[in-house]
Amino acid sequence: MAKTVREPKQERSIEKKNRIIDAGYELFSEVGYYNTNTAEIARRAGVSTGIVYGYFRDKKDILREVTKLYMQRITTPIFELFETLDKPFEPRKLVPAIVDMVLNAHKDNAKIHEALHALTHTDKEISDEFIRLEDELTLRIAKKLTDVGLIKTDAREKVHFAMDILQSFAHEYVYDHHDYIDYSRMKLLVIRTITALAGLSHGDNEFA
Amino acid sequence: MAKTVREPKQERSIEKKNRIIDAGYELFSEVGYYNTNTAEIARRAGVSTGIVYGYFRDKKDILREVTKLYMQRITTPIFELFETLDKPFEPRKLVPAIVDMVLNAHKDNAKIHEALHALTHTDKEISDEFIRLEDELTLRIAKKLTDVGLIKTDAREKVHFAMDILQSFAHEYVYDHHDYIDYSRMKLLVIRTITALAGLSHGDNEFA
Amino acid sequence: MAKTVREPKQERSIEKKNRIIDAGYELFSEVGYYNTNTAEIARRAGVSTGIVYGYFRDKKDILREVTKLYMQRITTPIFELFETLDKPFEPRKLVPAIVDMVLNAHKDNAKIHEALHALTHTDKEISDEFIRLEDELTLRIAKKLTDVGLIKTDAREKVHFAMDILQSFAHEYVYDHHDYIDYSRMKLLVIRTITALAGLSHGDNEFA
Amino acid sequence: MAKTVREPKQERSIEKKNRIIDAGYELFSEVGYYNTNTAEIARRAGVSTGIVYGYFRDKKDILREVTKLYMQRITTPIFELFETLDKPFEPRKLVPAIVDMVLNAHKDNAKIHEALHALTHTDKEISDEFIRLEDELTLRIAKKLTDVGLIKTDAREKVHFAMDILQSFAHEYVYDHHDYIDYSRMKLLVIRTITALAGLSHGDNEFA
DNA sequence: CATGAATGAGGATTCATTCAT
DNA sequence: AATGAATGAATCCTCATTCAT
Repeated sequence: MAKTVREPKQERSIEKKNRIIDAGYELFSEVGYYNTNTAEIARRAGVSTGIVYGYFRDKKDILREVTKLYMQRITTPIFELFETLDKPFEPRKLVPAIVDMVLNAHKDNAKIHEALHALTHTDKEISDEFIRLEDELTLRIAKKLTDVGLIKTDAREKVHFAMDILQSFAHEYVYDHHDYIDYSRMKLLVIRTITALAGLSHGDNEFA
Repeated sequence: MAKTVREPKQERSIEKKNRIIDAGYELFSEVGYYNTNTAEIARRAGVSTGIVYGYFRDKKDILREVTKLYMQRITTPIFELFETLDKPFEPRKLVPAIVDMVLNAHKDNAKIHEALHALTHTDKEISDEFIRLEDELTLRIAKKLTDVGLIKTDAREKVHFAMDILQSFAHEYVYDHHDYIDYSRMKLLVIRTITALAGLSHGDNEFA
Repeated sequence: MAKTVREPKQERSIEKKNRIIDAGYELFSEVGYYNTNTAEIARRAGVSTGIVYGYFRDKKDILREVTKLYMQRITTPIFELFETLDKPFEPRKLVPAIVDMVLNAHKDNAKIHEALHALTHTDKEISDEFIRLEDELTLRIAKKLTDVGLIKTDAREKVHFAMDILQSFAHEYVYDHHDYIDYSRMKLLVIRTITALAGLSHGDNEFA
Repeated sequence: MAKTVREPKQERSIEKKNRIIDAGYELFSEVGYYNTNTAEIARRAGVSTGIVYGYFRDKKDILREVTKLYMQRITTPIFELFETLDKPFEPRKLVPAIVDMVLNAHKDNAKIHEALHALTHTDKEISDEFIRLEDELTLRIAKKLTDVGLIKTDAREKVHFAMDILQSFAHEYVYDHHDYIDYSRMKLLVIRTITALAGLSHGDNEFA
């Protein structure tokens, strides 16, 4: 009676489930969630419409999995980078490296990011998942940078703020909207700003 | 037999058209474009479903008008503020004022902003409109700040960057997601960062 | 937001709603509820599939209305008959008249009765509606027959039992299943049994 | 390439086929034929969905077997009872015994009876099977009661009629719908009526 | 024989858009 | 201009049945 969704164990099944997720990933990227229908996902995955519901509870469930996959693709390289931060290092080299990494990650995943972020507005579940991702990233990076002595105060606020900055710049950068903007110059502003952020201390703040 | 959309001249008609736009504005804010149907818009506007197509080519057309309205609501106060910038002024007072203004504007329009921004991804027209808005704001503000001597180099890049920063912070601030963040402290970081931005000069840049 | 179902006021609309109910009535009669699809109902009613959902919440809602219509068709003639029972009357003439009336009513509505009764098993709503009908019939008839002095004891049990008997005989009679049965003779048994029922009194009962 | 349905010879196979029938029996009882799907039947039977089609031509075929099983369960105790009717006996004791037996049988099988009877309306095959059952019961019982001298005229009509009465009373009794009915009293009416039926003779009939 | 993954036609429902009044 | 009933294509999802293993 209870609706059952296959939890694929066989390699072939896992691969098929992944094909469906990939098809969803692509289509949501290209035309968005609401403009994608399940038949099209099935077609692109090379399976029947029926089997989609063998692996997923409903269309929304595909979205959930696509979101997870995206999260993973975004977080993995960042975490990996920060795992290598043990030795003494120079902030002036680190920040540009990070900026480049995020720009690249964004280049590869910009479209799905947009598509998923769009749902954030109406879909609590996706919104929560995004928050979870930000939380995890912020806390982990803040801890690391505090541990290695790079940031002394307001670590979480700084990290989160830096991530926001990077995020919106990456968006600008990838879509390259405005032709009156010199993006290489803007990139330098970003790098300087983030680098400066680390050094800011409470006492500095004349606005407090 | 070209499809004709009435361009209302009568006052009563204009008011009716506006009521439809307002209803769309509200509903798109509340549940997003895709979860709003035209019948509901008509009902909320207090008109018949049929007449909606007397004033708008299609559902998308309502979205276009809602977007325009939103743009206007956002830009007007900002432009008005910058019209008053003739006299000498202190950056340390100006930036916090601007930040507060943007935060307030965002508070009032956050939902529709999200809803519209969501469509940016799949809808070229909305996306273009957003770009136009950013262009206009950036160029006008950059000119002003250059004219009054506040910014000397890279004015457009700085202004645009500052707007991005403000934008993403406002998003954070309004939705107030993460409980491990002290938003008043983060706000100070934003103010300092933007203030510092004005003073940055080419020569300063050791990363170039 | 709330799903709205038109409550038709216009004559034309009422007629259209009735056409849909009639189409449902016919189709449920012919092939049963589960073997009827909404498109077919719409087609037979001469309307579009969409408008069906303008008048009915869902397919089940059509069933509800069909049930109501059936109830009305069954009860009306019976109630009318019993309204005329004021004058002194002869049971030996009354019972055969009633039997014939029920047989005729059954002949006209046998199929839909079967179709609806079938749903009784899985559908609480229909089941309740049937019970309501039986209750109403039983109580009203029992009261009448007690008032006119025809039944002295256990009126409701007797009436209900007589209705059951008539019901199942009518079913047999209409479908005329078994060729080894002489139905005219069986009809006499039914008449005698029901007639006898009225006269049974408590004291008579040697099995008590 | 005629579709082949295995006629299981192996004990293990027969047992498996029976498990499927039992599962169908239960599920049809609980939620009806149309609300039961083959996957669920297979699951409850502890077999794969595929093998169901090794033993049954289609879903309908399971229904056929379930019907047969039901018929058997109903008829066996009745026939057994009537086999013992050789000695002289008292009708006043026999009828209550039969009534109780039928009530019990109905209690155990009411749900499946309802479920199957429901299909009678649209399904010729099931309908025919029901008729066959009634035929067999009626003729066999009528013969017996004539042989032992209990009924002299219209035996088949009387037996069939009595069965109908019992049937509908059992339905009432088991589902116990109406709270304004005293069912123990109604039961006495049933017993008296059926007992009286035996004695009715042609000549008695003043309505002829 | 057995498995359970896979198929795809079919069905209920929604909704942007049109049209008779 | 205005109404709101009507249209029907499109969409999500189910399930009897088949098939590769």
